[in-house]
Amino acid sequence: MSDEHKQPSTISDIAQLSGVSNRTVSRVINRSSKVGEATREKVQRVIDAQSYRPNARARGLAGGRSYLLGLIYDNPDALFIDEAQRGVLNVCRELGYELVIHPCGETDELCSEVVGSVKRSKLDGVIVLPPLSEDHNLFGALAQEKVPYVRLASVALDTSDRVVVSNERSAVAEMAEYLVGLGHRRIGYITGPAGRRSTRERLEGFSDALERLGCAVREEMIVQGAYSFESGIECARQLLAQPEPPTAIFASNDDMAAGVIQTATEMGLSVPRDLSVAGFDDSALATRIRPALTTIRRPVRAMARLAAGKLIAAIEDRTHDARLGVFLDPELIIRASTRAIDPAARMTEGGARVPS
Amino acid sequence: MSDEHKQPSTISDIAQLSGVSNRTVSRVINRSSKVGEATREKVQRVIDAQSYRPNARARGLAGGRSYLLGLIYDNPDALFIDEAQRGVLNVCRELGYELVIHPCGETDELCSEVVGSVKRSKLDGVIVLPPLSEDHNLFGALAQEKVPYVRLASVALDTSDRVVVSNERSAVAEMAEYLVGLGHRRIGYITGPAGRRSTRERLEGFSDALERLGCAVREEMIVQGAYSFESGIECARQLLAQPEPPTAIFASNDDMAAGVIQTATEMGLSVPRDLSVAGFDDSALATRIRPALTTIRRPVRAMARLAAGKLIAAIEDRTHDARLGVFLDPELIIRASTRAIDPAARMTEGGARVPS
DNA sequence: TTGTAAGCGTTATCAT
DNA sequence: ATGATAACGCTTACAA
Repeated sequence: MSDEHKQPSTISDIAQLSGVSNRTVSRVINRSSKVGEATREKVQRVIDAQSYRPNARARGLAGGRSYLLGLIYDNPDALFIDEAQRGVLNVCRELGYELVIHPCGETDELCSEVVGSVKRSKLDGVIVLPPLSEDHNLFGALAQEKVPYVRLASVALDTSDRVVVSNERSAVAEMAEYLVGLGHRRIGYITGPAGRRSTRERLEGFSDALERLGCAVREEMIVQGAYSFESGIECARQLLAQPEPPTAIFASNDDMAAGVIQTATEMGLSVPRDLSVAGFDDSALATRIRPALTTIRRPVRAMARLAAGKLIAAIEDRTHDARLGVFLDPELIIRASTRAIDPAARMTEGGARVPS
Repeated sequence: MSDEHKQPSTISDIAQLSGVSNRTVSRVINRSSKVGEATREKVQRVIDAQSYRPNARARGLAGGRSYLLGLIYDNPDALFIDEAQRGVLNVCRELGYELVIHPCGETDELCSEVVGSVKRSKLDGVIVLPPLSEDHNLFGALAQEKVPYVRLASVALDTSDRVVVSNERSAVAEMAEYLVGLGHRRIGYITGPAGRRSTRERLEGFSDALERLGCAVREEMIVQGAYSFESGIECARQLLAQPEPPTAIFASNDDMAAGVIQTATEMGLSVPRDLSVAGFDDSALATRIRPALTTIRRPVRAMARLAAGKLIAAIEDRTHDARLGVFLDPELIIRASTRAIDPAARMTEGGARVPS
């Protein structure tokens, strides 16, 4: 008899079925406050019964919006991207938005091109992933063009900054405490490429913590890497060739840490017996090399979810929800590549080991 | 004076400026054949001058299409996904489509849910990635619901199958030839999980080639893995514990190959001196473990590009472009984990080595 | 609180 | 080959 299972029901169908006007159904859909409670419930029931879903195209056309969010990134770390995508999608689905992805590393696109592309695609807003998210030019341009955006980053710039922050400073501080607690005093540090904000945050967080713990931070224990496996190898060589080599090395990402382990092993050092090694990222690599890597994991998916929520709040003009930055703490993950320092080894300055 | 740099020009603006009707501009945009050459050029010039871009929402609403393509996958391999996304996007941008991603591994969604979601989002078509793409139920349901789709897969089912195939059979055959050419005769094989199409394709391709080369394929040289690092470890133990252990092991993905190297090293075997190891995928891991992994790389991005092209052709009803399957050949990548068999070692059955 | 009617920018129908 | 005009499904002044 009834044909309530027809696929493409429209707002008018719902209006007729619930005995109200299109306008009222629209109000219910858009959570307008100006609807009587009784009416709202009645209409909502019909909507549910028909499993009606408003047509995003029509909504976009009429309302001047697209219900499309963009995810912008140049990050080469596929795992990070994947996590971020899934996090954003969770929220998108819930709130009726679609996610459009916008990788832009390879073509070396300029900010203006990114912004232009966003406007052409009529995206309602964008989420920017690191390290691109740390580029002032880009989010400056977005702000200027009034494109709503939220960044994922390692630090907030000011109170007006729309950003979800993973508190990397405190995370690396925790790592420093952990290593010192293990008895390490000569700790090598491999930085990321110069000029990146996260490079600075991680280094400062680490060395500040070291100082607080009463460990002098020696210049020669800090070498600059490039977040690549090869640079990890190179930096490890430098670090381990010193007269007083470190007993532990913290590489500021996992790729470099893998390079360190590789080099140490080649030099005849056993990890973690002779050298503790830790990384940052908890990448796929971390559990697939031996020893498995002690590292730091950012709550990427949770960050992405929060970012999406904030972004949509901003778009829908619930500015109070969107205003401030959000801060999340990364997690220290202890695996097999770090270990308490061997007192015997320590006395021999990292040279030939005396059996304990 | 002139305001030709206004952002939101519409089809009517273009029509006025070029002195034709909206309909004609629409025809030009949509490459309709029924437009005079002179008119077409005139209109096109105005379009270019204004850098006019049709509003996808309006187009979708009027034309019953969304200009949205979906990418569906459950693949946990983030690198594969990333490559596929970039490939599809290349084409999307060129042809005016947006890409919406649809990961669906974790929630264990049923086919019906995937199909439902696609219809709700009004996607014009979808591209399905392996291993989900090998699920008959899914693409059966898509076909039944008339959702245009293209799969990326390891084999084509029949001539009506819309699929872009990486010819894994021939790739693993090449690997077999390579290993045999290196002098290996006892070659271990670690499969993927049972029931997956790619598991079968790779195994059959490999063992068929071995037979062609006159190498008896021994049952005990084939063990079943699960595409995980841990399963690689387990399978390597089995393989290497045999009275006549293999001199080479081909694991049907890189994660497992990494596990094999790990196990071999722990057992005191040197790779590749005592054991050659090869994988499949050319994952991020392949160049970040030592020795670097000999492996097989599928042309994922190219496959994705072709798939997107085929899909759009199907959507736009250029059926002749969309009909047949496309076949691409993966590439054998030789790195440091494989080496010619040591004749001396071979005589000692993999036991203590005689210096050569 | 609720309804009426006019668009939003494009494509589709049917003339011419 | 080209042009007027009515959809497409929804939002939003403006009215009631």
